[in-house]
Parts: sequence; structure tokens; C-alpha cells
Amino acid sequence: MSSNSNRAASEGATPKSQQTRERIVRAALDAFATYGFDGASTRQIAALAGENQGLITYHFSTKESLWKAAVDSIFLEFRRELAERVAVLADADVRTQLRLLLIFFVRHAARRPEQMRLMIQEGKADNARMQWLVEHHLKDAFAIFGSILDRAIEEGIVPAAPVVHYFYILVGACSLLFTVAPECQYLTGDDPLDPAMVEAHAETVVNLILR
Amino acid sequence: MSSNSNRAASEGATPKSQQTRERIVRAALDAFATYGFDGASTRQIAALAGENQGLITYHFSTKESLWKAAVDSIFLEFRRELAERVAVLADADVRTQLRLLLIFFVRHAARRPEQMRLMIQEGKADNARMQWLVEHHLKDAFAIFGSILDRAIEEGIVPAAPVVHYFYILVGACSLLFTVAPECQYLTGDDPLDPAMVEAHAETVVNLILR
DNA sequence: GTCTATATTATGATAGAC
DNA sequence: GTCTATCATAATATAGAC
Repeated sequence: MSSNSNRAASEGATPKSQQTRERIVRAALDAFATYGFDGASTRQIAALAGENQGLITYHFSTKESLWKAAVDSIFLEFRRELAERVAVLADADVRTQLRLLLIFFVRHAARRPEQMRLMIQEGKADNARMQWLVEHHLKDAFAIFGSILDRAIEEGIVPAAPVVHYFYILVGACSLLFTVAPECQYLTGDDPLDPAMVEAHAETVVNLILR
Repeated sequence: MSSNSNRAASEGATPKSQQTRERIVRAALDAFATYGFDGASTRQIAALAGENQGLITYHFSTKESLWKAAVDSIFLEFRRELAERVAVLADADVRTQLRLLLIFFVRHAARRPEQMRLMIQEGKADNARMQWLVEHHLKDAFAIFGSILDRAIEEGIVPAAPVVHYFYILVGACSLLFTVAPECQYLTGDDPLDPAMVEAHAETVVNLILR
């Protein structure tokens, strides 16, 4: 593996090449989330980014490296925001922590549906990309969630059960509406990404879970 | 569109050709659910089915027709089972209906994870396949769910909110664990498809939702 | 009904001009 | 850094032998 997969992200990169790199990453994120690693093509990604196909090779060497860069870009952003939110809420009671984190997560799932689409896309089969995603990003998020949920169970805010069930129940409950937003829009006529509907979803989740 | 997409399903089909057809449909279901329409290849499907690639053209004409046959096979099965379950529960109180339907749905999501994988796969973009899926299968399931949930809200079993929120909250809560079962197994070491874990998931959902 | 061969297009990756 | 041209392979669909 050559070292140029981080070339434009290194110190010497020009602002212009960084912009190119970021445009490609954004387009790749969208394509991989929607069509999967095999379903998305580098030509399609280049066209979506408005860049030349050869630039993908220059900046990322391989399709797999581009995939990792795209996944990193969205999961690192999420984990940064999550850590910040958890730090701010450190002194609140557990019930408030859980409520505000559910609202945070609903809003995040609506703002960046690509993240859950990628997680589901790769979580369906046991392969190298899935393992990379778990090792590099999911284990950390799962641990943070678990530390809060353990205390919620201790205090009787939710019934006792292994954390893994709550993790997938709450992630699914908060995010599926936005993961399949186009389907929901066609099915019901309502646009899940409308801010009023995002807030209504967060309220419904909170009212249902925290009674 | 030629008429041979239903050839082997018609009266005159030999048992052998029906078996071939069914093997292809099963393989296609798995491939489309895991890799998406574009990511799955007819070669891969034929190999998975242990059949010749030319037989896909013979039985289904096009990749799209094969996709529709695969989606029909799993959604018709689901809707048949759901209708049967709803009919059996017609005289029960709404709380019991909702509880047993949640358990039914968790078990179904574990037994046939391909269904939710397909729904999510196609729900992410507004295209002809998504619209076909909504028109042919989702509208019906959504209506059945809505009729039960409306009464649950009337009786105060769950807080009042538009049905669309509950639909995606509950579908996501019940099924995500099984949709990404390989990821969960790698992340936690637990196999979601283990019957004990399926039942634990159903219990956790019911205890959380119906308090 | 089943299988092989192939036409045509699309794919990921590479080479090299600028 | 960017772009064009191209190689080698894999894709869907077709034609036709059996």
C-alpha cells in the first residue's frame, strides 16, 4: 500500500487539492451509502463530485482506500460530536442524559443519513470492511452508549436487559425513518427531513422510551 | 416485456423447472438483500443457486424481473403470515394484539432478515424499484399496522403521535439487530440469530414499549 | 429446459502527457 | 495536480446447440 492515500491531507497539500479531495469524499460517502461498496462505481463518484476519474486514483490509490476515507470522515465527525455532548451532560441526571442523547441522535440521523446507511450496508456480511468499521469506529460508540445505558438500567429508567439489545433497538428506532426517507416520503407524502418532522420523531421516541 | 417471467410458475411447469426457479429466487433474495440491485450480479446469483447463468434469462428474462420475483416471494409470505396473525388476534384486547405482533415481527425479522435488508436497500433512493415496492407491498403492511396502532393510541397504550413515526420506530427497533447480525456478532460476540437471543430481543422490545 | 458462446457495455486500475 | 487514453476484467443480455 502506497503512502499517497493521505497525500492531500498532509501538511504540504495545496488548498485546491484539499478541496478536490473533500469533494470526492463527499460524493463517495453518498454513493457508498446508497449503492454499497460494490454497487457504487468510481466513475459515478467522480461525476457526482464534478471531478476527473483519474483524481480518485491520485488521491486515494484504490476504491477501498476511498471507502475508508469516506467512512472516517462521517464517523469521526459523529464521534467528536457525541463525545462533546457526553462531556457537556456529565453532571446531569441519567434520565436527562438519555433523553438529550436520544434527541441528539435523532437529529444526527436526519442530518447525516449516510452514516446509518453505511453501517447497515456493511453490517450485513462478515468481510474485511465490516471488521474495519467495527474496530475503528463502532466499538468506541458502543462503549459510550453502554456506559450511559448501564446507569439507566441501574436507576430503573429502562427495564434491565443486555446492552446489545438496547443499542440496536434505540439506534433502529431513532434512525430508520431517515435511512429510508425517500421511501417514507413516497409512502406517506411526508418528508422525514423536514425540521418539524425531525423534532416530532425525536419527541415520539422520547415519549415512548422514557415514560 | 415477454410473458416468460412467469413461465415456470404457470400450470404447465415441470416440478424440476419449478425447483430451478425457486433455487434461483432464493439465491437472488440473498444477493439483492446483501449487495443491493446494482451490487449483486446475475453470475453471482447463478453460482449461489448452483444453476447455469443462462437459466436466469430463461426463467426471468431480465435482472429486474428476477428482483421483483425475489421481493414478491418474501413480502407475500410475510403479508400472508401477518394477515393470519391479525385474524387470529381479532378478538384480543389491543394491548395483547400489539404485544403479540411485536413478538411476531421480531421473530420474523430474525428468521428472514433479507426482507428488511431489501426494504432498506431500496428505500434509500427514489427510483422505479422503490415505488414498485411501496405500491405492491409496503402500502398494505403500513395500513394494517396503522389500524392496530390507531386503537393503541386511542386506548392510551402508547402516547399519541402520527402513525408514520411509530411505524419506523417499531420496525427499526424490532429488526435492526438482525439486519446487521454479522456486525453485531463481531462487535459483541453474541449471535443475534441464536433462538435465545431472538426471544431476549422480543422481550426487551415488549418490556420497553408496553409499560 | 438446460447449457455454451459471445456481443456489448461498464468496471477498477494504470500509463503517461501536460 | 489534473486530465485523457487504455488495458484487463466483469457485467447484462442474446443466439443458438442440444
